[in-house]
Formats: sequence, C-alpha cells, structure tokens
Amino acid sequence: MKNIFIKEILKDGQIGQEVKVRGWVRTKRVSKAFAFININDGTTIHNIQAVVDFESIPEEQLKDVNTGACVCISGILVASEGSGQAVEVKAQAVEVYGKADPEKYPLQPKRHSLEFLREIAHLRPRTQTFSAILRIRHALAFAIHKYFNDRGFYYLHTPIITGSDAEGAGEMFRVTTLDMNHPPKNEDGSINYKEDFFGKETNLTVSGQLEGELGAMALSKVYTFGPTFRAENSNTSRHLAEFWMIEPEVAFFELEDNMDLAEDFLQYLVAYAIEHCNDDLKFLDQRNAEEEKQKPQQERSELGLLERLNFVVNNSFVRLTYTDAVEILKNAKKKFQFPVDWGTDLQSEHERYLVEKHFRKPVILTNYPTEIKAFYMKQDEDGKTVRAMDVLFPGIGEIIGGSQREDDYDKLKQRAHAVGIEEESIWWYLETRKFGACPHAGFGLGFERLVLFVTGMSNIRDVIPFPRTPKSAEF
RNA sequence: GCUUCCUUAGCUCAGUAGGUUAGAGCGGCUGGCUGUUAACCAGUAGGUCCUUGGUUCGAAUCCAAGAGGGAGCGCCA
Repeated sequence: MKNIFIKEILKDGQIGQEVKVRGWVRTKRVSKAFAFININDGTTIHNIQAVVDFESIPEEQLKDVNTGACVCISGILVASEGSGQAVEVKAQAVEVYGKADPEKYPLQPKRHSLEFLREIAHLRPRTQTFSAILRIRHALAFAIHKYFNDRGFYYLHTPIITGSDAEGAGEMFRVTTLDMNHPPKNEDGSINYKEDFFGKETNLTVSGQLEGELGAMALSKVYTFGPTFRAENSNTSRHLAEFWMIEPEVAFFELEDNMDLAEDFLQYLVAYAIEHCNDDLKFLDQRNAEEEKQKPQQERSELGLLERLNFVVNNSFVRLTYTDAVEILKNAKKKFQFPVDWGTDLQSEHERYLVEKHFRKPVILTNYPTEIKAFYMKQDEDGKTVRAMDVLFPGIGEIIGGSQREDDYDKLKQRAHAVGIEEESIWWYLETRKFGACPHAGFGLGFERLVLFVTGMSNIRDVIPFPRTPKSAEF
C-alpha cells in the first residue's frame, strides 16, 4: 500500500478501500464496545475518524493512543454511521509510532491561549489554528511567485549579508567572525574591521531594495522575496526582528503604475487565498467570530474575516495625497492624542482613523513631505514632497511602503548627502543613475503583515512558525 | 526605548480589610455507558501559589529586585 495522506483519503478515497491512516491523535472517545479516534496529519484542517471495535481489537491496545500520540491505523474506508463525517476508517490494526504521555503533553483537546501556544512553538503547528495559518502562509508565498512569474517578473536573489549601512531602514544586526572578547584594535582603540571576515563591517540586510533596483536596471521587472532583519527594539504585535519581505522593482514605472501594481497584487493574493484555502479560512472565520463575541460591542469589527477579505478584493483602494489626508484629519471631529500638522509623519491613530473610520476601505497615501521619507524617493516638482506611497490596511496599518525612485544623479546624491549617507558606501547605487538611468518604481510588502490580514490573527508572532522578537529567539 | 497589566494544578481561571487543611471546570487515572463528535455520568489523584530578598506572630495576598508573557506608544514592513 503506497503512502497516502489524510487530505487524499478524504478527497479521493473509495468506500471499501484499504487505507493506512498515519497522524497525530486529536481526541479519543471510548464507550463500552467502541472507541472513536480523531486523527490529523496536517495535510488538511479536517480530521479522519477511526472506529475501533473491541470485538476485533482489544481495548488494551489503545492504552497509548492518547491525545498527541502518533499512530498508524490500518483498516477499511467505510461510510460513517455517525453524522459528523461522511467517511471513517474501520480499524483492523492499531500501531503506535510515538507515545505522548497524557500527564505531560501540553496540548489538550480544548482551547489554549495564543500566548501559551507561543511558549510551545515547537508543538503549536499541531493545533488546528496554527496548521491552518501555516497552510495559508504557504499558499500566499506560492501565490506571490505565481503572480510575478505569470507577469514576466524575474525572481532576484539579493544578498542577506550586506556591507552597506546606508539603507536607512533601521538598526542592523552585525555579522562578524571576530573574537568578541579580544577584537583586533586600531591605534585609536576602535575595532579594526579590516581583519574581519569580509574585511569591512557587515550586517544582515534590512531591505533588498537597493540591489533590487540594480536588477530592474537590467531585467526591467524583478522582485525579491527573502528574509529581512531589523534590530529595532520594537515591542508590538506588528513587528518582528526577522521577517520576510517581497520587493518588486520595475523599470519605466512611475508612481501611478506602482500603485496599480500594489493594488492588483494585494487583491490577487487575497483572492488566491479565498479560492485555495477555503477550508482553513472557514475555520479561522469561525474562530474569529467567537473571539469577536468576547469583545465589548464597540470594539467588534463590523465584518467577519471572510467578509473583510472579499471586501478588499471587490473594492478599489482610495488614493489620496498626504496633503489631502492632513486636511481630512484636521477637520475630523475626533480628538487625537497627537496633533496633525503638515510636515510631520502620521501617527498610527491617524492612519487608523482614515482607514477604519473615514474611508472604511484600504487607502493609498502618496506624495509625503521630503523630510520624513527615505533619500532615494523621487522628488516632486514643487520641491516639497516625494513620490512615495504607503498602502494602509484596516487593523494592520502600513502593509506596503514604496515609491518612484529618484533617477536624477545630482538630486539623489544631494539627498543622500543631506541625510548623512557617505557617497563611497553607495557608489554602486549612484552609478545606475550615471549609466542609463530611467524612471522606475517599486515597493516592499511585509509578508507577515499580509498573512496577518488574511488569517485575521492579531499578533504577528502567530503567523510565522518561529518568531524572533527582542529578548526572544527560542526554538 | 517609554507606559501599563499579568504570572495560583498539565490547561483556563477563582481565591487579598494578611490567618492555620489552597478551590472550580477541563485534562489524567479508575469504573460505568451500544455510534461518539472538545462525548457523557460517578469516583479519585494532582500545587516550590514565577524566583530571590524583606515587612509581620503569621504572606498566594503587602514591599523591593529579578525572570517570563501580554497590551499600548515610538520606529517601521
């Protein structure tokens, strides 16, 4: 008998077929003559039920078949006499691959808090919620590659280790092979990085964008999809020290094209999940609805998870400039903790107001003041703003940040200088503006923030298998 | 980095005007139940009350420090 997994049995299994069900026991219910064992192998949200008749298999053999144990049950696939499932396995033999001491196994057939599950991240993929999230995470990652591939983008592998400390996207993790206790010193007492592995200071990447631009200046349409590291001491439900980011970069694209791409891309991904992760999303939708019931009336969201997803697919995003957004916020009746003023960056509360209260749909804000955005963004004619765009989602905040890039050599050099970036450290980046420069644009999508939105979870630590956050790198 | 909350049985939680033997539900174990769906019914075992130090005749309860976790803010994706 060939290897067969539960998803395949439930989808293609024939009544009367001999099957071997392997997986982890979710629950066992015992009565006088029968035992019912629910087994899951993670290939699907659904369990398969095995029925053990004590006339053919003595109850003694089920002693070690407890919640969490890994078992192999051979038998015949039959139509279920019970009402909860169409088919079930009439057991002929029960083998226990791996026991799970029921006194010690932490996962019970009951609801656990997400905080508790985070502390047992090595076991939480065995829960319904996390296996559903991980399957959706996979589907979204696959859909990202499919979207770009179908549209002629090339997947560009940008470096994980970078010698550039000029990207300005945040604090970085140092990469070194120097002996931390006895580092080589210069005459002035500073550390001599010339003796380090790469002969210079190196860090983990905070963005693949600059290298992505180099790719776009040759292949026209590229994207990156890789791990990204930020050593920021950020303690929020929306930040990770290690996360995955998708960064398309396209030659000949201007800001409008960039917005069109971002909107189409997000709608495609959400639609893909709705189509391909239906069972898992239905489960999370129900879970979400139960969570909402616990909240006070005014904090509940008006739409359920699946309704929210469909809403994003079926409604175009609002596009407006930073300047117009500031006007709306200034005229808003709501009292904000932080005042709104042209020239300062918008606070979370302002973004939330625009997305969740004022427009009630995803918003793309554009043309931010030059001073609050990165040096590489293309300057507008008025000299005050740049062609930046942030895509804001309900409950998530900024899911995408992007811009048309400055392609004028002198302007770019001047902005880099103004924010204190040394020309020598990005000479290669500047050279693309010297040799065959062209208009181009791109953006960065935080993968986990996308997964957060699609799964309806509220903490980013619950949508990555093994989260890395300040003071936490277990597992 | 700042503000704030939490830590009691394997899990979810109750328990403070400081008082002697620390409680419930689920889970475990034992028994019952003819097909169950987080099964049900009865009985039973199970605790360094996060750690260390202090106040007190007496601390799960009060104080201090530490550890772990959550939420919010800042930074951003």
